[in-house]
Amino acid sequence: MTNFKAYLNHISLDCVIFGFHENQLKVLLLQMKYTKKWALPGGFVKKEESFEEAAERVLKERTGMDNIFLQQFHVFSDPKRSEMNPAVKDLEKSGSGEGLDWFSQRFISTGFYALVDFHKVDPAPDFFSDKCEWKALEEIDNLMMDHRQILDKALETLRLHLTYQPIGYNLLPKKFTMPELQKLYETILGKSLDRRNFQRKILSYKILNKLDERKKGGAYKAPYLYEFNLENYNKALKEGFSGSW
Amino acid sequence: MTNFKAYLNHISLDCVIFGFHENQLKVLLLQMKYTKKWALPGGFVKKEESFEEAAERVLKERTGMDNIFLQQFHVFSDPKRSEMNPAVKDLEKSGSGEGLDWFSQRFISTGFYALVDFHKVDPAPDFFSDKCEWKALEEIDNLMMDHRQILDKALETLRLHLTYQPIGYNLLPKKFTMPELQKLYETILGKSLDRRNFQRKILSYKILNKLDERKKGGAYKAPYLYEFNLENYNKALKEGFSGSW
DNA sequence: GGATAAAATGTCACACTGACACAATATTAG
DNA sequence: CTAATATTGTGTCAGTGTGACATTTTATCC
Repeated sequence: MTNFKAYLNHISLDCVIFGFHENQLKVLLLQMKYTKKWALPGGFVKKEESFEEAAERVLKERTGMDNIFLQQFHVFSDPKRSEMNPAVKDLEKSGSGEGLDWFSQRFISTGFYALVDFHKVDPAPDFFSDKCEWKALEEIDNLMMDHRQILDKALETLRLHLTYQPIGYNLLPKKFTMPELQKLYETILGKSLDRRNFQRKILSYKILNKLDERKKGGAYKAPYLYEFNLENYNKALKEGFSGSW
Repeated sequence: MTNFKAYLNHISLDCVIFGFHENQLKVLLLQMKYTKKWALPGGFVKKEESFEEAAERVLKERTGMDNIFLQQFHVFSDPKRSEMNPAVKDLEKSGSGEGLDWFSQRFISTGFYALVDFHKVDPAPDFFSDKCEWKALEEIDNLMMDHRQILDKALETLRLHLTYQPIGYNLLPKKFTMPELQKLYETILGKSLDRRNFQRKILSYKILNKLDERKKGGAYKAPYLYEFNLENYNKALKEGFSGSW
């Protein structure tokens, strides 16, 4: 309690930004300039910000978007996490930081996941990276530090939330088809679902409005379009789906 | 990124320690020396510790116990949280810290909840407090800073976990009765459940072993004793209860 | 030792679930 | 242009889980 330095930490956050495109769940990643490793968009928290505000700022910078659905899910605080991977050295090489003293401090990161409409995102690299791209889950490899672990935890949390919350409004365009919504659920859950049972169940939640339009131009029979019933959707977000007790 | 001080934060954690006693859910609280406000047991994170290790240390100090069931649930990072309540001044009065400079920094706290066997705890106050006591949920009042908010979030999380995880092994003695287990669920959920349906459901999870003993000495008909089937209990902890998809 | 209060067990109707069949329809291929 | 095709819309049925409630059993109470 007596020494300042003992409590000096680098407080950062990392965002797992999920988007849905071409029937695939994708994550927005940055490629680092020197090592070419991939990283989750993140940044340091300023002293006058809450973590949530900082996450909004990071998201705005990387995607150009405001008002994104954001959810804090875990703090990664292993004192060795910055050593776990030579990637910290990249930062050093890249000219940021103040030399060894800066890097000898520990790095603490809070994980957020974000759900966004793929088409509305305008990906922008940051100072340390030369690419900012969407990657489908299976394509993701060669992540820096413990970012694989952070990503996995985000997915795990998202799956869990799926069981008691509606999801989709932030990931899909305004109008969408039942097969699209199902595919979204399937990719998040990592398993396939029965088409007819899925429809019955999701409709029973009353969070969808069936439209009179059909989605033409696709292959074979044209599916109906749906939109979310925001009133019920938001109610469900707050109250959650039943829960088994 | 250029200024050290800009990234100086006080990294702490607060523990919501739940125990179950006399059919009530209780929380272990400290009473502060000067303001007499109540506080969750907490502490600063040392530089060489993960948050989990720091939480274990805090729990050991306050309860005398090791190997406690611990779960990180939220980070409280509002820059104003230390100002929100004059309680920070208490710390100042109490002689800790290095004066204004120290208190002008922000306080970030990660919330953990812990589940413990009430009878195994030996409550010990810390340097800033003169009491360390169990309080039933309804008795809790006059908490310092944002500790009420932290407590509420812990409860909310615990309730959620109840729907997809077994709970009880850490809160109840080795042998317990069905009415005791039900009362635990009822207090966590804050509502009463049908006795017969509860039993049917909890048994269907296969996490209990029915013993041949009965709990004598109570009032009227003696209930059977149960113990947890650790093998199935741990399996359920990992895999979770079904989930609706 | 009978009254009492709680525990153990059982029943029944209904909702939900998983597995699967068949009809309808827009596109595609010849 | 027409038939084949892949996909969507709708429906059924049996098995399981759920909520509501009645009856029997049993250790204490008086």
